[in-house]
Amino acid sequence: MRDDTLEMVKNDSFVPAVEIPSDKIMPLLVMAPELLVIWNGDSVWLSHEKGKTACLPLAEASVVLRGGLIVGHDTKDFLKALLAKNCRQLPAVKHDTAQCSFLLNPLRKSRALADLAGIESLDDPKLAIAALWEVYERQKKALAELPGLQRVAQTMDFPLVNVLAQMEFQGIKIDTSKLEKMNKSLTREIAVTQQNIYDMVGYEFNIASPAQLASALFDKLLLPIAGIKKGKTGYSTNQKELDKLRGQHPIIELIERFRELSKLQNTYVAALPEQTDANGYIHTTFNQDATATGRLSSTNPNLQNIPIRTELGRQIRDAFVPAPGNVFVNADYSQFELRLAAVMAGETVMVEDFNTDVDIHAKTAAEVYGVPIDEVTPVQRRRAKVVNFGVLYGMSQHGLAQAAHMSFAEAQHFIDEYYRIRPRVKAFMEQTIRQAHDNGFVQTLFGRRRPTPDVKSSNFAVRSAAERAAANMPIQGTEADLMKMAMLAVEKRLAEGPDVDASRLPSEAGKSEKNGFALPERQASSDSMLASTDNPSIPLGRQVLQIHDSIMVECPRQNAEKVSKILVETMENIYPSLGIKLKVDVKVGDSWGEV
DNA sequence: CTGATCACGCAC
DNA sequence: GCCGTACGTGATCATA
Repeated sequence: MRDDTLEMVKNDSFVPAVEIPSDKIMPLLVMAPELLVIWNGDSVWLSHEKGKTACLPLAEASVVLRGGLIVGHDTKDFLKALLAKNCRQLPAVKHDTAQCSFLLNPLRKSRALADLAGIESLDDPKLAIAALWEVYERQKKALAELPGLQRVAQTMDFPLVNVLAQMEFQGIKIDTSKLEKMNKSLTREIAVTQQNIYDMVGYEFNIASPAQLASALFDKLLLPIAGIKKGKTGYSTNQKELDKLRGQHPIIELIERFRELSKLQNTYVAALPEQTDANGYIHTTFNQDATATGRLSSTNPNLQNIPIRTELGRQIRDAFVPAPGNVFVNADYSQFELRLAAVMAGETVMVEDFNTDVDIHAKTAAEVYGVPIDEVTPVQRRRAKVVNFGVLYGMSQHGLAQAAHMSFAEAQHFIDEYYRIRPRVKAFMEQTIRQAHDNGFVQTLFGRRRPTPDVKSSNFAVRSAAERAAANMPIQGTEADLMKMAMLAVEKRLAEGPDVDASRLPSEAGKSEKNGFALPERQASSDSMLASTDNPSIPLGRQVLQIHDSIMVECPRQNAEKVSKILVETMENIYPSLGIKLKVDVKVGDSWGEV
């Protein structure tokens, strides 16, 4: 695959920028419409003009950049460094070369600045500034050729860096003593379960090893291997296969319990307390250049896959708590992706159903089974729900059959009926796949792109998987676009602070000073001058999490109602010309588990 | 020992 | 062959 044609340029002779004493050009730096930034973890190199650069300590750069515009590579790290230096008014990101590289070519392997510039090493900051100028100007030209992508970059991904930096810096507090209690009780129950398993098998082994477990089940206990899937290493012992063995032997339930408990303990309960800072806060990293669809991802730790489905899992969410005096406000879009599928496909009846708050899964079941909507049975509705999700993922009769526990024939019938009732959805999927073939990429409503080289594969499985991924991307990606727009709009509304609404709501007048949001460590800041002179009004609350269709804000308890209203209003009206109503549910609580 | 890969399971 | 997008864990095996 042509990997680097869009961005890669050979550079045999690169001229380093000339260093100019910062005091000599301070006025130029302060007045510059944009400043290129290289931050090496220690000092900051700024450039207002190609060929020139000045070196400043981080604290001084923080003052120069206050409220300005920056161009850099991986600017989020730099913004977080500024926040750590108590910078109250971050510069805005005008252009980020790492993020832009991702938007232009998400398949590219390395996005290091040196690679983008085609240079061996950028140890010298003066050389790095020169490289940054080079890459910046090249990317500007590339974006100018792609207006849709340019808009995505400039109105979504670049400004979002600022929001993400603040979210990561802010962090979320966890109640470590709660998790430690859970940890102890998990350790005890795991030990008991493990011993029971050993007793049944007759010897001790590593239950976590799929190979050893398969040997215990199929060699020692001689459980039937008929219908059990084989992997590369042997018989599979995953949940789906264990399901088939249920009732054959009491050990199956014990293994499932062992799996559930050890998963929760290893991945969350024991791991999270090890990742807190000195104040008990967890600071995840939100990656904006990791997914093929434009979604964010979360790492170190991943806060986007904290359990919720089982009671034990939900208890882990209860350990995420707001600072004293604060609450969490969580807002999530209802049926976000299905609504987008309906409107993007132009399936007008479905759109109308969503606009009038019809139970879409029940409606789907009613149509497919040909019964009145109020006579739909719970089983019918459940199956229709699986199909509604399956559509988004490009389901086959095979996939549907196993997901909804029905026969191939039933699944095929269901799919046929579904597409007979929703022909525009089918046409939309097919049209998207055709675009993937004809154009080599698919895109969101706003022009974010995903290259689709594998739809040309001669391997049926590879090609089919690529077509399903292509069909899904415009929907999942448009969801990601709208979420980013919502986060930016929410950030703006929260920043208006208590004073704006105080004028609208007389009852709030006089309390404004205390309504502001600040965590203990921020209040403890010794830099009182910055607090008063920088003086962006204190926000009503701070975004702390984004999980694909939801935004969670932490705010002082007295702001909860106002923040709830802001979230619902902003998210529901994020893109009025979309052509379908967006519904947002909001909840206030004293822990993540409560919301 | 470190890194890559697999199997598995968690989220939306 | 068989429904999309992620990330983290432990086991396992290759590599240095």
